[in-house]
Amino acid sequence: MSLSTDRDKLQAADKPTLYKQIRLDIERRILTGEWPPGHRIPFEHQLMARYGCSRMTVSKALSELAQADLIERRRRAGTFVRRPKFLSAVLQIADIRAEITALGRSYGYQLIQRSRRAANAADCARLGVRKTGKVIAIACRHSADDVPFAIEDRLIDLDAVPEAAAADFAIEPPGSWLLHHVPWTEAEHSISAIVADDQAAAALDIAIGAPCLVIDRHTWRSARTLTAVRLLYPGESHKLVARFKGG
Amino acid sequence: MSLSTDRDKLQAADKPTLYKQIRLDIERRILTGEWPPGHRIPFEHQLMARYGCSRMTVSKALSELAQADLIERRRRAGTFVRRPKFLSAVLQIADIRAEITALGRSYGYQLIQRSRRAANAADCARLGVRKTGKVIAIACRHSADDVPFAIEDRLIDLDAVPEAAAADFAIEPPGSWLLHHVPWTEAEHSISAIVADDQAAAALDIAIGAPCLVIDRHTWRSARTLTAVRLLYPGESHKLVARFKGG
DNA sequence: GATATTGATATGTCTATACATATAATCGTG
DNA sequence: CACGATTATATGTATAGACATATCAATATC
Repeated sequence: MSLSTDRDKLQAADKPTLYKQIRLDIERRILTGEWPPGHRIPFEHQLMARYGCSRMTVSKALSELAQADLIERRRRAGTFVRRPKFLSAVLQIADIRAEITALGRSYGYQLIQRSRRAANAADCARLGVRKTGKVIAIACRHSADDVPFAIEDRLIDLDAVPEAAAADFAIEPPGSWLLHHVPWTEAEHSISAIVADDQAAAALDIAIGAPCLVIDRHTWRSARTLTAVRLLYPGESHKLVARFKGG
Repeated sequence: MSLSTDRDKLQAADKPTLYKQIRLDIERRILTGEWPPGHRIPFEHQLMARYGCSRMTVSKALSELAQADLIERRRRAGTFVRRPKFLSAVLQIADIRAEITALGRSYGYQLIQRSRRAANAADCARLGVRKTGKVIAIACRHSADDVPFAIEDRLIDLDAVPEAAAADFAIEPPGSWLLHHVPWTEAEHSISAIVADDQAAAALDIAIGAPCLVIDRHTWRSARTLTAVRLLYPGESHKLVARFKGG
């Protein structure tokens, strides 16, 4: 007779593929705490026996888990459950237009100001570059169902994004345009809170002194600054939601 | 004679392994924009010829890129560069103690209140459960170099986390304790801004009406609510930083 | 023309095998 | 005992071949 392995049970369940089941099985054990951080996962040859498959198959499952940072693999030593480093979450800051239309509200956009100029000292500091040529400065407002949703204050480095010179930001918001036309490699967000000054209050149609959520976003392409933007949201009506899903 | 392939050049460069080079090579082309979103990547058999290797090897490279969401693979159709869906970023919200000590400042913790009670309607609403038994409510303050850093208001569902009943939160902050003792599968953060009321102002030693950054975090283990916490930071002194790295 | 049928094709999974490589553990030697 | 050399071992990479499966496209049928 042949040895009974977990493979039979899994296959019988008619779930996807073998390596995926192995992956899910191990994932479950980690997530439920059955295999706590630091626990050594059975060796590949043990998993081969357990699931009745070849080494390549268990290796594929483990490699994916390693890529997802759930486990750590060390030659000769074995494979271990990783200690969850931080409470990290994926913050999806969508393009504002997409965000508003996703809520089923009508999107409105208004260009307040657009200017092209040689970068001054303040611009360079904001872009985090020593010296640059020309920049485009844009101020605009996004609204949802004709209610002000956010105001945007953006600087684009024309040396890094020359195509932006020809772009017309009267109709398409600069964020959407950049997202669809310019490849980027890194972005950093700083999130903070301020109270609205008279100018922000007027633009967002809220009271002076009302709380606002601020997102400062800096975008690079391989160490080259592309754009810096500050988004100001009415603080009590807007929420950023970040959700972490294990696995 | 044998055909000359890119493999020779790559191998000559004495870089890591073949599949990694293929992955990096494709990654570079995507990140630089040489292969823009929507572009169809050469078929596996073409890549086999180009790099002079087997199909499994190029498949491994492509699979990793697919797992990293840089490309999308469709049967029969081929493999395509993904359109960057959203500007998403990994928000690392570290344990507050770790966050403060990482800044080289001394961490201080003060338990303000700890009570155990049967859940009332407000508690249930906050935990997002229909009905529950007992809960622990905690109010505490974190400080850096003896300056108030954040105040925390937390609810723990004792039905889901019975171990918490025995925990002493007088010395160890509840966030650290939970992170190290309770496995979780999902967390959601809502980030917003408010102005400090008299109570918050007193606890944080800031002016009434000063802006505050609010993080509401809800943590689950497979659909079971574990804890809900509200963290209040002085808005102008604290920033949340989220960094996205392509690839 | 609209709708099944069929075939071609690219990716998806899996195997059995081979050799490479990093390193924990052991053994030897001074 | 200290320390370097050796060995065993688990993972890492790569191969050739096989069959599975989803889907696009062309073809046949009503």
